[in-house]
Amino acid sequence: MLHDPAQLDLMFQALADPARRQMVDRLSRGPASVTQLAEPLEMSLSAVVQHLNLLEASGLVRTQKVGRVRTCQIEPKALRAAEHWINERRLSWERRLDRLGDFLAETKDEN
Amino acid sequence: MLHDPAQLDLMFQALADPARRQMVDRLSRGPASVTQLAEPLEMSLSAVVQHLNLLEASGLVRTQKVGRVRTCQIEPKALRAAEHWINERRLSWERRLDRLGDFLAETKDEN
DNA sequence: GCAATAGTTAAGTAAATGCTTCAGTGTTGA
DNA sequence: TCAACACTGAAGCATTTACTTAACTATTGC
Repeated sequence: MLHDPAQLDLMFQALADPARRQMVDRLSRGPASVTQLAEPLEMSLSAVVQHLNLLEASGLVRTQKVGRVRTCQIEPKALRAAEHWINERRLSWERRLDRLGDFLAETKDEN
Repeated sequence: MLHDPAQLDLMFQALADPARRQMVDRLSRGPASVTQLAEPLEMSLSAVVQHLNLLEASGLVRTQKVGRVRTCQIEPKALRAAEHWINERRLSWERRLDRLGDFLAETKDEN
């Protein structure tokens, strides 16, 4: 389910917004309530909740409500999926470059 | 310049669109012209050029024009920057979890 | 030279996004 | 019990985004 293209879509979409990345950054240092998440952001609490809902839908953040406070934490598996997508493409490219280098070295030897 | 927050912003923004990720995916297998990039995509060439310009502005793709064809290739450094941002946040979270685990194990020992 | 090719640019448009405000709901602590 | 607290949801609005079409420029091959 982590390599589901639709889920990957939601993840990259979620990471595209600076405010949401700031929220992820904050959460990478430990869990936080919605109000705590909102504190450094210059927008209404309502806006933060909307961002948070997107982050949760993308799978990047998990939340649970106890009493009246919603506690949020990062879901590292989801982060790893996004990381993995990028990593695979980069490696694919770099391997190609290596093979090209080898080829050029060989043809040079043959002269 | 790769950790410039504005550049990171452009990169994640660029990766947010499925068509652009498809283009990156294609390029990870080797260079391509604009027409080749457009071929599997169900949209006008014009739309592809607009996506490509965004990818180039983000630093993820580099292009050079020879005669009338623009050849595109991936810039692995930029991909690595995006990868790195995610990786740092994930590791930060996982280290925190580890410390928490250690703490719980210790306090258990003390009983 | 000239038609086909490869890409570029501008203008317009429909839908999506990122907010805001405001009016709620449920929870807690004194 | 009741005011403060921590959200939640809906409606509205300005901006941005992802296209389209159409008109254009610059190369190339015959």
